[in-house]
Amino acid sequence: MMSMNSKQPFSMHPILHEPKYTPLHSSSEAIRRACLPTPSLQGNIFAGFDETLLQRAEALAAVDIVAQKSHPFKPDATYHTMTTMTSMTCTPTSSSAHLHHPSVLTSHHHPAHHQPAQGLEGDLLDHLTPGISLGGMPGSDVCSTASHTAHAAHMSAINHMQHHHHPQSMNMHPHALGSHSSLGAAGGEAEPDPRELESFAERFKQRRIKLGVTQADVGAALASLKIPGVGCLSQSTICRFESLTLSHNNMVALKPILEAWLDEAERAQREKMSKPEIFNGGDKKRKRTSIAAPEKRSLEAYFAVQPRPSSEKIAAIAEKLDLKKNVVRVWFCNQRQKQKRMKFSATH
DNA sequence: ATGCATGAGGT
DNA sequence: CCTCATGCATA
Repeated sequence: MMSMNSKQPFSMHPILHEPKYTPLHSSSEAIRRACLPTPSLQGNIFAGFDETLLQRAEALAAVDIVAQKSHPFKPDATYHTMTTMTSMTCTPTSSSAHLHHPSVLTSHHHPAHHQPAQGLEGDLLDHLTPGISLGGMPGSDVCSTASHTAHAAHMSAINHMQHHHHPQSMNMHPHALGSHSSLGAAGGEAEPDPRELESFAERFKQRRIKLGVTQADVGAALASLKIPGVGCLSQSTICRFESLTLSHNNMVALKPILEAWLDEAERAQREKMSKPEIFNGGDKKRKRTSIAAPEKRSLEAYFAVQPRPSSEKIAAIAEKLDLKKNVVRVWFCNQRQKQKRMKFSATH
């Protein structure tokens, strides 16, 4: 008897994909940079012998590599380049509508900011966690890909919140528990409570599964809520929300939206929940560059030494590893983001 | 569940 | 060029 709900293509609506606009603004500046170890040392101290650093990092990586294989070959990772600018004819799914205004949150910044002086933790993810892939594929995923032509409908002005804050001096306390500082948030939004977010995320996931909806379904369904400024979100984002792998600000901003959806979905389920829809999208290929393990190791070694390499250094690293400079630059950006995400290990 | 990428907005 | 929020393509 177990019964499981599994995944039912329950899609609240066929596909409503409107151009997603997300007027929310975000902004958050670079405040955390203040904690960076060597703000501009790279130009100074290392200028003379940054080679040493590079070599050192390289040596580090090299040791590992050598230990395993003598010499990997040259992985040609980046083969993508979707230069396909297919004109926006009418290709369905050719999401030509790239207009999305990301940013939803940004009311304040989140804590997190400490950098491992050299604890080279990089990301060590966890990878591999198979096991439950339950809801895998809905027979008919509603998701995405809207296809509409590019009619430029500018709704504009939905909700533009602007705000600014000063660099430095922000940073909040991770434990606010019910206490939001008295900062008068004029708008009235402020609820930086990590603990609550955590529990909400968990409850959300459970109820979502109960409804038999996949993460992708949720993201697509959001558009139907017609909340000003909120379009659909991807499976990735829903997943990250559930696993708390988003910045604190991002979590706070998304919570109300997802909460609204959950509410609506449970209500709708009661009423009528039949509306399977099959849709199909067609083609679009954006290739994801794949950086091989050896190269990744080197990058991690460099990152441990200098998380924010200069353009020149990035170029040098790119050349040594046979990667495109942009790939290396983006890699560093992503590492920094990962390092900052909601990881309250230090504060908790 | 995650890696690499794009883009808006800010310096 | 960076940071942030997000997304597509994947493992």
